[in-house]
Amino acid sequence: MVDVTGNPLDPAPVEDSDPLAILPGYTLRRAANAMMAELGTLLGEVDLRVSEASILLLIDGRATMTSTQIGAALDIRSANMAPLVARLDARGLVARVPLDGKSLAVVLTDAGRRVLGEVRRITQDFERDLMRRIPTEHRDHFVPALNALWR
Amino acid sequence: MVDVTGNPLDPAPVEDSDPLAILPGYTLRRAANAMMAELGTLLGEVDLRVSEASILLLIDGRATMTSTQIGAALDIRSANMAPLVARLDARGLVARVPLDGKSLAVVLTDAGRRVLGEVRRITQDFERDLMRRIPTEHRDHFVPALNALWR
DNA sequence: TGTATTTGACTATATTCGATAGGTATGAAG
DNA sequence: CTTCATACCTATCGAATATAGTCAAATACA
Repeated sequence: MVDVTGNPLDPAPVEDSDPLAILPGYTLRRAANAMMAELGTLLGEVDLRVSEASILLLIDGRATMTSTQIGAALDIRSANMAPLVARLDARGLVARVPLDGKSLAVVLTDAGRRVLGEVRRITQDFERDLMRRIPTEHRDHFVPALNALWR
Repeated sequence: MVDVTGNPLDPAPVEDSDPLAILPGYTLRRAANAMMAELGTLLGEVDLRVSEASILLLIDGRATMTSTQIGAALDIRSANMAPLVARLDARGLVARVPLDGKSLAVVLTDAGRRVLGEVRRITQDFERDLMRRIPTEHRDHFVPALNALWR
């Protein structure tokens, strides 16, 4: 198969056993699946799923973020936010405090802040290891390229 | 928040509304979700899921690939391969031909080859558009960086 | 002001993907 | 021939994501 990307920086031989490995979309999917599986395992240490940990990281230091706003930031539908926040609430990691008769702010509890410390440690180690696996000449291009695909 | 990646090539301002956007793992997840949702929509035209289209692309021109081998190449468990191949078989896109009393080769049928033509058109357009969305200075680094994370 | 519409949180439910556990029959190896 | 590994499959679970729709509160506006 021809290298349709015409990439001059990737002289690595393409194994005939996987002709899909030169496709950007395919490599994106495989890399993301591999990394998220790894992060999921690491976050098992604090019994949190990736989306739950994302919520904790996002609301830290914010007193008035509603589940709708969190969902808008993380691209999670409000219907799917409900059970996520409910679980965090049930574990005492967040509290839902009324902003008015309708809106609820999702805020960290003291226990939530303690767990968030663990989450920060786990994710920072993970992110650092992830970047280290990328060859130095490609490293600085990684986040900008990805951001162009959704930001 | 500080740019912990220390990336000299990304002067883009980080929106305070999403402090996670500087995290490589997070951007990887968001980009992959966005792209796969898009590809999924495009493949709806031929009523195929991404994993099913991957199988068709992989087995083209191969006469003796078993579902186990396909699964090994695409990182799909054999338990999950079974219903995927069964659906492709039921639609007449692939046939399962015995290699011996135990192994079955999954091969394209004529109908499968026709649909594969559509799949190639869809995926090639998709991959091209994906790469075009990445700024030129980052483009050549994209696939090599991703491949370092799982290959 | 009173009515209509929109919004925020939620329930119920369906689909897709990925995983484990297990079952059955064939092929290989001693 | 017996034992073990292999290939395919079913059943089932967990997580993420999707839609449809409920209900009450907030808002818009005639």
